[in-house]
Amino acid sequence: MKLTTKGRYAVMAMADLALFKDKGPISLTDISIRQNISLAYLEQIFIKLKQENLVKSVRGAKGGYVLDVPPEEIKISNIISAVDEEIKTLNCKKESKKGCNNKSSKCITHNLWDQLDQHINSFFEKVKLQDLVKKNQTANK
Amino acid sequence: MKLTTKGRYAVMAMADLALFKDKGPISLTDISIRQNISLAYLEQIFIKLKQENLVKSVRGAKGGYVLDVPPEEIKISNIISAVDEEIKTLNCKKESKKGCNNKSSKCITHNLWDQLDQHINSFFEKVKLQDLVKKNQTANK
DNA sequence: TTAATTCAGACTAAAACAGTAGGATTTACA
DNA sequence: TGTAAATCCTACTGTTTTAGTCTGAATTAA
Repeated sequence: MKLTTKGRYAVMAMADLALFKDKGPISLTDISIRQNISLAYLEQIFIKLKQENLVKSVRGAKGGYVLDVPPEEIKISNIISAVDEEIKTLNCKKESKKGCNNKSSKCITHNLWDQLDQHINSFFEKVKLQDLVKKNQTANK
Repeated sequence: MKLTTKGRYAVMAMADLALFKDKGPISLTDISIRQNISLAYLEQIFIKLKQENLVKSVRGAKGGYVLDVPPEEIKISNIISAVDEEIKTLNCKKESKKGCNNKSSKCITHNLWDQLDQHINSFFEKVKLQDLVKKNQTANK
């Protein structure tokens, strides 16, 4: 799982959408101001979120974005993998091409890294978008 | 926790040292060949491992490196943090400087990232160098 | 018609990553 | 005492990734 600000921005933006989901389409300008993320960068991010069918767009004035899936059904891992393409921490490609097998001691860390990756993934699999916003919901509704 | 090949190389090299710890100082040339890591790069890595007192060096011909701590007492997290300086996934610095508090919805992902970081850290805290090598020990002793 | 908005793609500065390169120093051993 | 094997030390460097910017087109509510 690659963890960059892009992924974090995506989660922030999605949380923002979830928080204001009853107010119709939310413009990226609004999110940009509230979350302090550059508008142009958000645009890039939302193209990908849309491709993964996490959000729907409404074009033109008064347009914006709306969640296409209820927040309790969106896993954080869905959001991050939507914008950050790669889902692997560090792969053992070089070694595996050369025949990374457990017969030699060459790749004794292989399993470790694999396990970590599963750990991180399962962490983000468990957390739903809804989990993030429910704490803030009372304050903003 | 930053996860780069440097950290992985460090773990691999330390595992190699642990595996051959009864054979006196192990030269980086040997490790370089066995683990297929550039010698010059290993040198850099070992400078740091030495600074953290994870290994001892023996200079001169027939010299090399030896573990300075028994492998059952070395956490993987010790190794990685020794070579990869930074121990945080992604920090919320910008926001925290501007006053990232939970009063606003600005930083709702802050906690999430913090939790993840703890998750990763605790993962590498639990695993000891000894855990990695014991599987290979019979084969190489 | 105009302003607000998404859509699209190219471009870019800066940092991180993954090393190289070159030499100095130390020491076992012949 | 000379030499080869090793660590030590510090710069340098090519490539990729990151985190955007920039420009403009298309769409649509008012």
